[in-house]
Amino acid sequence: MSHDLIAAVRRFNRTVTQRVGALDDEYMARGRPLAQARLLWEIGPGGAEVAALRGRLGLDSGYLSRLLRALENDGLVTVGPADGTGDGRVRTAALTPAGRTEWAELDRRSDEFAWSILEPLAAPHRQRLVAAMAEVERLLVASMVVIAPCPPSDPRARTCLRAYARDVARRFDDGFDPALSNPVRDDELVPPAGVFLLATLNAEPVGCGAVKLHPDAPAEIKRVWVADSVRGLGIGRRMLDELERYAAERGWDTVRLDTNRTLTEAIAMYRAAGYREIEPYNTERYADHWFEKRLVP
Amino acid sequence: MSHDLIAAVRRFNRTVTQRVGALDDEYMARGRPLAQARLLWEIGPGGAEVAALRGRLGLDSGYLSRLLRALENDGLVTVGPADGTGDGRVRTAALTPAGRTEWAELDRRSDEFAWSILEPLAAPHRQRLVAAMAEVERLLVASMVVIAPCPPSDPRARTCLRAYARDVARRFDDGFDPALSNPVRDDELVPPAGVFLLATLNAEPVGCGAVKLHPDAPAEIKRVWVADSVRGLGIGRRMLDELERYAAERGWDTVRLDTNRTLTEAIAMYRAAGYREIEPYNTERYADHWFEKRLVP
DNA sequence: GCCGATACCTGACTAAAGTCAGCTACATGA
DNA sequence: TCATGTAGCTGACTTTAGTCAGGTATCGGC
Repeated sequence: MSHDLIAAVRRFNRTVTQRVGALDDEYMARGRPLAQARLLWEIGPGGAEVAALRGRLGLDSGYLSRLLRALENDGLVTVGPADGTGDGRVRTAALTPAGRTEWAELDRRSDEFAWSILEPLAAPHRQRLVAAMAEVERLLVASMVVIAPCPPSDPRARTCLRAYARDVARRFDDGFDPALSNPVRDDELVPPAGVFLLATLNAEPVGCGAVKLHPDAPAEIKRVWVADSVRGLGIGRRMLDELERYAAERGWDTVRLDTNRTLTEAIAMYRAAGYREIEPYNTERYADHWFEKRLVP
Repeated sequence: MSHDLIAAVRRFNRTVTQRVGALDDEYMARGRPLAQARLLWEIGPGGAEVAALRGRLGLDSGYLSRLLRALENDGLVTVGPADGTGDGRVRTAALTPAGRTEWAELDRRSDEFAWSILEPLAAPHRQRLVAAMAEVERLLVASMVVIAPCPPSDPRARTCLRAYARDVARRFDDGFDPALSNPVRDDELVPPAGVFLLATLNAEPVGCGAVKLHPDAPAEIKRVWVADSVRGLGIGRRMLDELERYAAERGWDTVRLDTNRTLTEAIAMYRAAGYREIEPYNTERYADHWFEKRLVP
């Protein structure tokens, strides 16, 4: 079936990922252990908290500590108490002047390596390469988005819901006042009453959606939102599919939702996903269209 | 100037190359040291000569030997004398039945990983991703082609010249008999009389071109050929540029060449490169068009 | 002011990766 | 046939990467 697609991805992984990746590492390292070079790079001219570095590089706490000591001994980095947080345990790493010089050198070499890829190509081929790279990057990002249940009280869920409110307030003709809209309580989006799904990219929240499982009534989809940074990549559609699946698996055979006339892409997506417009089933202040879909079990 | 191009390449290197590369390695390794897994994979069901493996993987001779011993101890590989070559020193590695099973498992996991990238995407996005990956791959391949002088007696040069003769014999309306064509002796393509340039991709020959530096006459470009596998990527144009540069640096201010009417892409390339058609300057049996270009020093 | 959690650190360890010198057996050309 | 070179192998070694089990200081809640 899609075996030629798979073959293409594998060829890409081998020739591009392996070869370019290895070369990039070589350029980065310049005599120093690669882990140290990466850490130095990640600290950056602005410095960084140790916990953040651990997260970004995915390193063991002890290992990171040792790497920081090594860079300190080389006079490239100083580790001291964090100034921003009131937490005395948190420490930040910052570059010394020598470290900043080294960082700039890494930056320069990274530019040089990128240029060594572009340089042999004629201008039109360069443009095509960069465009294709951007496309691959965007679509790989899309494929790395993970959708999973999350309590609506979670700070990442809160972030999404705030972003949702901000976005619709900007889009709706008459703004958006949550007090005038039909309320949705947290406990309605927690199993078994419903579920809140969070879309994350490298643990950063980039989208959400929820479904209320009304007893003796169709399930109701709410709060579908996707961050600008990953829009146009099918994340909304995946979210919708997951919400429908959740409802279907628990025995509901119909989902419905309401939406505002200004959300034209969303409306197009609902139609494309098999929703058909129905009569109003609620008195939502901001709703202009109501949709329904029969779920196949 | 092209700093946004460079930035795009760097972003690609970071997000795609690093992340996908690391994941691919993880999938490949499955408990075994990565170097062993890669070696096992590279040997393949058909087996491979030890020297070839060393070249492909870029490993130290001693290190490779040790890796082979480890795989042999695990019962996955047997190393024995080569059968093809008459050289008793050369040895080949081959997979045992257990090794073949393991290889198939690696193959399966590689498919699985590729699919894990495609799976979250909707069909149209999958198509776009694969197309963009293919484009990146092709253009990166183009950028990895190296053009350098090479004696025309080198076996790689011979390979190219044979391929050139084969290609034109297929294209020309009345075939191609080297005996009827104006001869080009090897010593005419060796400095200071001229030069032969070879284009290689990972040490494999993929193109060639030559220039004769006639005393008291324009330099003459001959034998420009590019392998099918890398056609359409600007390699021919780069070859032409290099040949012109070679002549210009040695004091020639004009280059010329002859070509056959069936080689339409080549003719288009010459025109695009600033060549203009001139009267015949020789009696080459297979030439229909003659071109000339003034070189700017 | 105490208790359990948290952020970071240290010491002790292992496995993997890679380097280098020297060895043996075979090849090649004078 | 003899010198020189080459393919692959072995032993001895270093560096890098990474893990794990404690430690110490601090925090936040009671």
